[in-house]
Amino acid sequence: MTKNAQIPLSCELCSLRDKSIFRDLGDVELKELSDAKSCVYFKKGQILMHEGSRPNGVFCLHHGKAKIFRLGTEGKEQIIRFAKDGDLIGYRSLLSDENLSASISALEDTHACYIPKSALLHLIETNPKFSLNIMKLSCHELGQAGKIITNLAQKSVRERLAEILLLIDATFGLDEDDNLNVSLTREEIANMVGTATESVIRLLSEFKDDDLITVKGRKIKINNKSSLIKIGNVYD
Amino acid sequence: MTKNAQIPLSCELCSLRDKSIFRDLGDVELKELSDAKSCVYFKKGQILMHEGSRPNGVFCLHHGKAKIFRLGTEGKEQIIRFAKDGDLIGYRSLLSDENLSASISALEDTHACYIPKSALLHLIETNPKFSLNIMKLSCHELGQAGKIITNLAQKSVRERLAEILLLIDATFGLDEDDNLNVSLTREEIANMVGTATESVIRLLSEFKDDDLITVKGRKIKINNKSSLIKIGNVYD
DNA sequence: ACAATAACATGACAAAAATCATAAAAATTG
DNA sequence: CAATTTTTATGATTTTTGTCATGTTATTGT
Repeated sequence: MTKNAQIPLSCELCSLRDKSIFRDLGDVELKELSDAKSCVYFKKGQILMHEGSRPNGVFCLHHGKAKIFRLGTEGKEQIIRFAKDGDLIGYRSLLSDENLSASISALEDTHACYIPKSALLHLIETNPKFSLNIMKLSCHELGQAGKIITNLAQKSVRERLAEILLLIDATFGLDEDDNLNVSLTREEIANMVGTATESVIRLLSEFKDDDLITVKGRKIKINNKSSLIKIGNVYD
Repeated sequence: MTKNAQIPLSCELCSLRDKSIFRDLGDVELKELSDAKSCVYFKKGQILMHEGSRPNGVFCLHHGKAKIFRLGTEGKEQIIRFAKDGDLIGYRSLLSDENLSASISALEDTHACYIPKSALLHLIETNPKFSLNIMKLSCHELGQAGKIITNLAQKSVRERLAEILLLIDATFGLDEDDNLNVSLTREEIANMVGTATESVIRLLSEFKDDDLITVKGRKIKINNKSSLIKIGNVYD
């Protein structure tokens, strides 16, 4: 990772702050955070953190996208979740005092802020509201994880793929041509759905034949969201 | 739920305290907690909390066992995790300020303490160490959830069943005859593994034929833990 | 731009797991 | 304790999904 590449932005001026975990910090705290953090840059494909390691801080994504994934028994990636601008990543193992349970890699060139453990813990210890926000975040993710577990256990690959397309839409939104605003290989989609790459390829073709989506390479456009909702049995 | 049935124990005298989330409370805090909580009793099969609802407190299990589960699309239970003596349950939705993402039911007659939301939040706001313990708990569970997700996505039913038997062992331990110390139907095991009841029945018979386990009704004894570890590809 | 590499696509087949059917055994309850 | 319901067991079959093979098309790096 490259230190201090671009974004010389201070946390005080960060446009993402209101939507981030740091939304409730006071001026002094923001200044301290700004002084403690460093700006880092990752090229597409680079690893931000490595499963099993013990990082000494967390990242807050400033501009970019990342995947959080675990390696299964046969060395196959299982993508647990995605991260987008403003998201805090790596906090889980830091707070549970465990090795990292997953790796993080950049889905595209990504600017992030690295926040040392000490700065994060200081905030937690001194700012109850921040502390509560962290709890809210981890507890929310825990609820999401329960939903994913249930889907993996009970839904078909077809249902899960439909749901994942909707999740990608909800997470990253659309680009200027209304395509899903992230470039994922079929293999990465499969690693999120929890299936074989070939199955994703086949099912995407089916969805395309049924005009549910338009596919041009890695650009995917959702034409019929309500049908995908039905196919995926998505109720929320 | 029946109020004040048995266990008139105060938190100060609770033998489970040292292993519970309340391990770091001071004397005054313990007294306040003790005054705020109520003792409740559930018969086997009773629901402690209902998915979708908004409880106004949490439970700490005093003596008993519970399953935490979600209902999937076809109304099938997916067991997310088990709870045993000393475990705190229901805190997730309370802290994330969401509806309950799962139901909780008693696997056997269970004594629990009901702790009002206000008492829990008061502790969080005033005791940073307690607050950190809660974070540690939710973050640890989040890591576990990631592992479960990866297993469901990548392991075979056979592998998952082997792993679940070991998980039950690790969670509930053994009874006086060295059987797994919990009574689960084959269907419940299937709802944990994420498969059909018949598949669990067949695989348990196979494990029995291979002398990995001994089965007498719902009593299951693990004869060969290391083989189960191998079959389940369990590396931790 | 071009070669090398990685990703995509599709068919054929195999394996895993679900479903359906039926019977026997247990557990529960009036 | 007899009756009813639930659970367990097993076989037969279907469905779903994964794997392997092969060719094509995109990407990437020099």
